[in-house]
Amino acid sequence: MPELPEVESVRRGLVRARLRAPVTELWRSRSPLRIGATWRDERLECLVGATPGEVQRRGKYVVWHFDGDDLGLVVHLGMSGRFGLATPEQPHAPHTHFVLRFADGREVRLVDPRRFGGLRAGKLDELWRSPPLGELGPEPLARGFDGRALEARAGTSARALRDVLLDQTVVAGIGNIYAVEALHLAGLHPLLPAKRLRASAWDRLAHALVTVLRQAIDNGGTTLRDFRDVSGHSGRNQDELRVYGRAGAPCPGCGTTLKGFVHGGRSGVFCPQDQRRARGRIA
DNA sequence: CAAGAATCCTGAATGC
DNA sequence: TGCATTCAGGATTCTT
Repeated sequence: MPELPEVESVRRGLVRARLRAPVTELWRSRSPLRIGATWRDERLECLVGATPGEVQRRGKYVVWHFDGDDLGLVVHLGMSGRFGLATPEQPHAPHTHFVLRFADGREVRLVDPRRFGGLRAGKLDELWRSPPLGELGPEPLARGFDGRALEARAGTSARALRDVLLDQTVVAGIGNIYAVEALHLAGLHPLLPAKRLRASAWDRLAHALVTVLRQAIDNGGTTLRDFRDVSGHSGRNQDELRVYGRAGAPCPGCGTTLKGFVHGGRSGVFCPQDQRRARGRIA
């Protein structure tokens, strides 16, 4: 499930591909990738004839520039989306939903079995202003991101910390894996109401997020099942996860048995010793 | 307004 | 072995 580090790996793969030839053809499958108002007016056809340029990332979204800063393609990989390079004579892999063919004879293909991904294209400035990009919270790896940035957006919320971290308007790019990992690193209970945290705990949490995200990017992302980069390679960060998916195993910090939980229909893990509820208020 | 639940989807994993 | 059931997960929409 691509979160910020996995999307960053994909972005870097697209940059490495150095695609500079104009789009000659665009192909879409019959089945739409995402239902909902945000993705309905996709206007993908505007990319035909456009020249690809810079590839950026915002949260979990790839933001691909076309014709300089004029047009853009915004891609969310959902749960199972993969970008890959191919040539026209290669048959489409199953669940291929979107293909851009370029004048140099290469193709970029998007495969997404579960179809939770989404595509949108149009004027780049409009894309940045409107949902989903326009409503995203701060970029955790950008300069200036800190505990105060988190507290400003969630400091009065009664919601559980883990849920707050998954809210893309609070901070962009965090999914369940890195939320769970960061909360453990920060020593904070995942179900502690956000408004109970004091400033020093928000600082710890922000710092922990940056740490787990940076490490995951260095490791090429986390592949639990589906994730592959543009070259088809798996990530290596799954071997470095300290608590995610390890309920019942000993805590890597203190040896206490890690405890699993389900909240809001989403599973998680924490250490009952290192992540006591009181720690958000004390330390 | 806020928060939780339902929804979309398919392959992998589990149960019998 | 094979079939049926369960689950996972992000963002959006619906309900309370």
